[in-house]
Amino acid sequence: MKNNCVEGRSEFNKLNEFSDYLKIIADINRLKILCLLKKGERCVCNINEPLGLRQNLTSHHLKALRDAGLVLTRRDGKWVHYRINTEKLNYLNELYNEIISRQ
Amino acid sequence: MKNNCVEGRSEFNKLNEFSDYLKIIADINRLKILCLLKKGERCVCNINEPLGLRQNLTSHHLKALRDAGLVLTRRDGKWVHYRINTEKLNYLNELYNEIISRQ
DNA sequence: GTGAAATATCAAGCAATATTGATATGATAT
DNA sequence: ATATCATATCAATATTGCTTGATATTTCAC
Repeated sequence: MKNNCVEGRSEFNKLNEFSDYLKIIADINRLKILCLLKKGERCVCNINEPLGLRQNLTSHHLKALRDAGLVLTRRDGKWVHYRINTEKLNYLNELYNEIISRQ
Repeated sequence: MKNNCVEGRSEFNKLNEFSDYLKIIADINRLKILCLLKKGERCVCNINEPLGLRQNLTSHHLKALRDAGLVLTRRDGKWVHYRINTEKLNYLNELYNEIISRQ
């Protein structure tokens, strides 16, 4: 396996996985949501209200974050609480270092 | 100035700057270009050829990277050599840590 | 100068994605 | 069971940005 970005199946997959991750967090609203969640678990209405986003738009972005595995959910009666998926984020941070930061 | 992601002019600007950066590097072709350039300076034809990209498309993405300040150029006769702007990238890596990685 | 090579620019087409408005689902309280 | 609150889904529109083809610019060799 070549250790560069052009050849090698494994590197190719990593780059695409990383690209998908970046596309998810590049959106300014999703970035704001992630920042809120970094402070702790929150229900949807405690996300859209401070950010000034419509409920359905917030729900839509949360779905994108959830589909990407970046957040986890927990239902509590009428409320659904969202939180950062720390393990996944740690893995993707490592990918960031590997692809962008190092050297 | 509040130290969170919702309020505070400075935090707002940082998030937008960070979002713009992520949008630039999220594109798979620009990501591949950055990976090539991490190995050292390259002229345009030594970028599009290994990546299998058309010349004008490569040029277009290089312009995006240059406009974002992520790469620097040096003309050498008919050739234009591109290289990573290390200072800028270091700054943005720090921003990544600040906004995403830490805690 | 003329021609050729390397790179850049531009406009048009197209695809992906964000946003909106309306509506549906799921849970609780009465 | 009905009403209400919290959240999710869907279809339509709007927007953004990638890609392409054609053409322009810059530099060098002759």
